[in-house]
Amino acid sequence: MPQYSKTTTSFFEKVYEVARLVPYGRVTSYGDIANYLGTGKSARMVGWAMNACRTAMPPVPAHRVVNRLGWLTGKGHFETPDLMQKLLEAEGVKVKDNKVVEFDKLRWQPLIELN
DNA sequence: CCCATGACTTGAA
DNA sequence: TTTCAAGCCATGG
Repeated sequence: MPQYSKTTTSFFEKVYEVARLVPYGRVTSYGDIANYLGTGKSARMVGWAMNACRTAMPPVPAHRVVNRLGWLTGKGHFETPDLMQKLLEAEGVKVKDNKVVEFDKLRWQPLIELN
């Protein structure tokens, strides 16, 4: 295991776990994950976790995580700015102007789906 | 050790 | 309806 601190590992682990549960061709939001973890207002940490997920194993589908409006706010943190969109479109998720088309339908909320 | 910042969200003014 | 501020907490200077 990685050389993360204890608390970090715990929180990040959960974020990764949930992120990996997002079905193929579906997306979720930072807030939804945070909410599922019980910390509805730590969406920022979810984003921070995504930033660290680059080195996470197994890999985390960070491209399926967007903000609550379905915007690809984290695209700039990928290897290339357009990688996120390409990955999504490769799964059949349409992206227009950095926003997920039909986000309301494609949105996958662990709090509800995993009930 | 203290301060600022960030892949966010929500609720109040 | 739009704008502002606060809460989350790890990380870096």
